[in-house]
Amino acid sequence: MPVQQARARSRQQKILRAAADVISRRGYRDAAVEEIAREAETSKGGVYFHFPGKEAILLALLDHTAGLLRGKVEAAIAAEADPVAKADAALRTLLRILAKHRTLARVFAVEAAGAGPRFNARVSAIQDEFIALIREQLDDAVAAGAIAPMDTTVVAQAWMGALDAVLQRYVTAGSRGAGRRSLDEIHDTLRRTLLRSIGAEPAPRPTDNGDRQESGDRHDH
Amino acid sequence: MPVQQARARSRQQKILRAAADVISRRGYRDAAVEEIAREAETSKGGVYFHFPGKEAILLALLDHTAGLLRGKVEAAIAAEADPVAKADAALRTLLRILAKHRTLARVFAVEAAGAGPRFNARVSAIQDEFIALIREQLDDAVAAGAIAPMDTTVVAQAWMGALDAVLQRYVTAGSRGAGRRSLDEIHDTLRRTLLRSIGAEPAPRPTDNGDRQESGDRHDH
Amino acid sequence: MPVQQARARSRQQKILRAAADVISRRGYRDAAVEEIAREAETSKGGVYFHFPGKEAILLALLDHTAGLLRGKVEAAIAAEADPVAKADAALRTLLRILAKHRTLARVFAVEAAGAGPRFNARVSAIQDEFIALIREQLDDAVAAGAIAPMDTTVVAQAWMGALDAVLQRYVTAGSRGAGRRSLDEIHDTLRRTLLRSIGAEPAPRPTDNGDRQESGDRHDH
Amino acid sequence: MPVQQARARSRQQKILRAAADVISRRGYRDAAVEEIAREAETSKGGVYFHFPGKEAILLALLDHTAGLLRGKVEAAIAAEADPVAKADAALRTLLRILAKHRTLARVFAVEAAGAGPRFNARVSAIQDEFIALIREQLDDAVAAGAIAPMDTTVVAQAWMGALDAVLQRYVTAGSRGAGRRSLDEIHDTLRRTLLRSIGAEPAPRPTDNGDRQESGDRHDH
DNA sequence: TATGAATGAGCTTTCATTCAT
DNA sequence: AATGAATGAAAGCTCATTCAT
Repeated sequence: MPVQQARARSRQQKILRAAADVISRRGYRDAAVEEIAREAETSKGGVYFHFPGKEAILLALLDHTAGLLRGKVEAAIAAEADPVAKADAALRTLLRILAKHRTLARVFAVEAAGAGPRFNARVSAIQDEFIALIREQLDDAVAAGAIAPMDTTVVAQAWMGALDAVLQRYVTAGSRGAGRRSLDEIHDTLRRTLLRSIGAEPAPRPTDNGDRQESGDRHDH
Repeated sequence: MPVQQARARSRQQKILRAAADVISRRGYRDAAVEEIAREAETSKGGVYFHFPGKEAILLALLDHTAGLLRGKVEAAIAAEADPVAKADAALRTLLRILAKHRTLARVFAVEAAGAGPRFNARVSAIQDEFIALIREQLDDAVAAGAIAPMDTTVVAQAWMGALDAVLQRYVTAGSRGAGRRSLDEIHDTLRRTLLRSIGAEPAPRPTDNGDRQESGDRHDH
Repeated sequence: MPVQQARARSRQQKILRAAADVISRRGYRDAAVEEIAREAETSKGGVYFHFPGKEAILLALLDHTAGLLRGKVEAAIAAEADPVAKADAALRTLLRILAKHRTLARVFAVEAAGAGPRFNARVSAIQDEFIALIREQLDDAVAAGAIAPMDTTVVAQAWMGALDAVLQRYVTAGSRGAGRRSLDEIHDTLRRTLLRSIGAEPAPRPTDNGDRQESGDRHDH
Repeated sequence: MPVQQARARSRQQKILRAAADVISRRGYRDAAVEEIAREAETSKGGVYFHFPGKEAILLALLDHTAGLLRGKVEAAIAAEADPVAKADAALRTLLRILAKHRTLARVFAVEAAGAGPRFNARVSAIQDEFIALIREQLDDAVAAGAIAPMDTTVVAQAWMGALDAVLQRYVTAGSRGAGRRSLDEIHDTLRRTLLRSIGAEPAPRPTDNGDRQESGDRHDH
C-alpha cells in the first residue's frame, strides 16, 4: 500500500515543518503538541501516531536538518580544489543555507538549547560534526603548506562560533535600524576575517556560481 | 533598619547563588522553584517574598552577573594603553573569568537560551554590551591606525562568538580524553587567531599581571 | 456463503484466543486493541469488523468459555449416579479444566474484575451459574438423605470460593519454592475438606476415568 | 508546627476515605484523581501534594486497611484459648468487620484486581497474611490434637476463599429479593461448614460479646 | 518574614473508535 | 473484509503562584 506510506511520509514532513515553525515562534518548552498538530493540520493523536513523543519530533528535526546541511556542505567542499578554498566553501555554504532558512537556524542554534541536556548534547554533537568538517579542511591546508601549523581544533571551534554568532544576530535582528547589513556584506567581512585569522590572505571574492538571494523562509525540507 | 535590609540582601544573594547552581544542573525549565528554595535554605514562600517570580530570578541573575563581568572587563581594558592590547585584554578577561566560574558560564551561554524569548532578548542584549565593548576597542585601534579599517561590528560579533564556542566546549568537555587542552593553551591559540584576524601580528604573550589559576567553581558572586 | 461464514467464525475465534492471551498477560485495562489485533494477525479495523468494541470481546470471551466449561461440568455430573459423587464430580471437573487452561483461569478469575462494573456483574452471573450447579447437587443430596439439611446456597458459594482461591494460588504461584504441591495433592486435600464440610465422609479417591495431565496452556477453545 | 502537620494528616485521611468511596463506585481505573480530589474537598494538586501518584493512594489504602484488620483479627484470636475457637474467632472477625465496611470490602476484594499486576500482587500478599494467620491456628489445632493432620496451607486458602466468596455476594447483593440472609445466618452456616471441614464438630454458637449490627458504611478509618 | 499546604491551568500521553481507501 | 492513519476525549501529572497561619 504505497498510497498510505506516501501519505504517512508527507504527514511526517508536514509535522516536522510545523514543529519548526511553532518552536521558532514559541520556544521549545512552550511549543505545545496541540499547536504543532494544529499547524500541521492534524490532531494531537495524529502527531503521536507518527512520532513517539515531543522529544522525538525535535530530535528528528535536528537530524533531518543536519543531514541535509552536511550533504550540501560536503558537496560544496568537494567542488573546490584548493585547501583554503575548501574551508572557505564550507563556511560560505553554512552561512548561506542557514540564512536562507531562518526558521531552522533559530531552532538549530537557539531554541534547542532550552530543551534539556539531551538536546544540548545532540546539538553539540551536530555542531561538532561541522567543526570536524572545518577542521579537516584546515588540517589539509596545513599539510599542503598553505597555512602555518596551528591548533586546528580550537580554530575550527572559533570559526564555527564566529559564524554562529554573526548569523544569529543577522537572523534575530529582523530589519531593524540603520546598521542592517546585507548577507553579502556580512559574508564578505566574515570570510576576510576568518581567512586572515589563519594567515591566508583572503583571495578576491570567488566567482560565485550559486543563488545568492537573501530570500525568505518556508519550504525548508 | 539597615540590619534588616542587609539581611534581606544576603538572602537574595543566597537565592541567586542557589538559582545559578540549580539552573546549571537542571536547565532553566527543569529548575523548580522548590529546589532553588531548598538549595537556598529557605522555602518557596521565602523565594516569592524576595522575587516576584521565577523569571525575575533568572533576570536578576543575568543582570547581576553581567554587571560584575563588565566591571572587570572594563578595568582590564583601562589598564592597557595600546588599542590592540586593549582588545586583547577584553578577550583575555572574559575568557579567564568565565572559565573560572563554569557554573555561571553555562547559565549565561547555554541555559538561558531555553527560557523563552524574553530571556533570549536579555541575553542578546548583554552579549551585545560585550560586543560593543570589543568593538569600541577595535574602532579605537582603527582610528589609531593600528589596524586596517573593517566592519568592526561584524568582527566584534565574530570574536564574541568564537570566544563563546571555544569556551563552551572547554566548559562542557569535562576532562575527557586525550585532546584536552589547558586554558592557557586555548587562550594562546585563540588570541593568536583573533588578533591575526584583524591583521594585528600577535605580540608575544603579554606579561600577565593577573591570577591564572584554572581553578574551581562555586562562590561566584 | 457458508465458506465465508466459516472463515468469519474462525477469525472471531482467533481474536478471542488472542484477547485471552493478551489480557492474561497485561490485564484487561492494559490490553490494547492494537495488541490483540497484532496477536490475532489482523488489524485494529479487523477486530472492529468482528466485534463492536473492546468490551464486547471480553464479554464474548466470558460467555464462550463459560459455555464450554458448563458443558463439561454438566457432562461430568451426568456421568455420576450418587448425589454426593455428583457434587464431587462438579468440583473435580472445574478444578481440572481451569488448571489445565491457566490463561483462561486468570482471565476468568482475576483480570475480569478490573474491567468495570459491567464485567463484575457478568462474571458474578457466570460464577452464580456454577454455584447454582453445585447447589443443585447439594440439594439433591439433601433430598436423598445423603447429607443433613443446610443452607445449600451459602455452602455452594463457599465451595466455589474455596475452589477459586486455591486455584488462583496454584495458577499464580508458578513453580516457586518448596511448598509447591501437585494438582493431585491439591485436589485431594480440597475434596476431602469440602466433602467433610457437608458431613459426607470422603469416599476413597474415585477411579479417575479422565486425563489428568497437569499440562500446558494454549488452544483453549 | 504541629498545626500544619495535623492538617496534613487529616487531609490524607480525607483523601483516603474519598478514594475508597470513588473507587468502590467507579472501579479503580475509572476513578479519576480529579473526582477523588473533589470528594475530598481539595484539588488535584492537593492530592498530589500528599501522595506521589494515583497508585500510591490505593496502595496506602490497602496497607492502612490491612493493618487495621490484622490488628483486630489478632486481638480476636488472642482472646480465645481453645485452638479451634481461635480459628473460629479469626473467621468471625474478618467476616464481621468486612461486612461492616462494605466499601472497603469492595475495594479490597474486587476493585483492586483491575489495578494492574502490581496491585494483584499486593492484594495477594495481604490475603496471604490472613491465610497465614488462619493456617497458624489450624497448625496449632493439629499440634494440640484437636483436629486430624491435614494440608493446612491449602485448607487455609480454601477457608479464605470461601469467606471471600460468601462475603462478596453478601456485599454485592444489595437487599434484593427473597433469598436475602442476615449476616448472622450467613456466619452461622459458614462457621458450621468450615469447622466441619476440618473435622471439628462445630460448638454451639459462641456467646458473642461484641457488636453485631449489620450496620452501614462510612467512617472506616 | 517565613512556611508549606493548596490551587488550577496546562502539559504530554494513551487509546478506543472511526472511516477513507 | 481489511488496513492503518486519524481523531479527540480523558487521564495522570507538574509546577508557578497564592495565602492562611
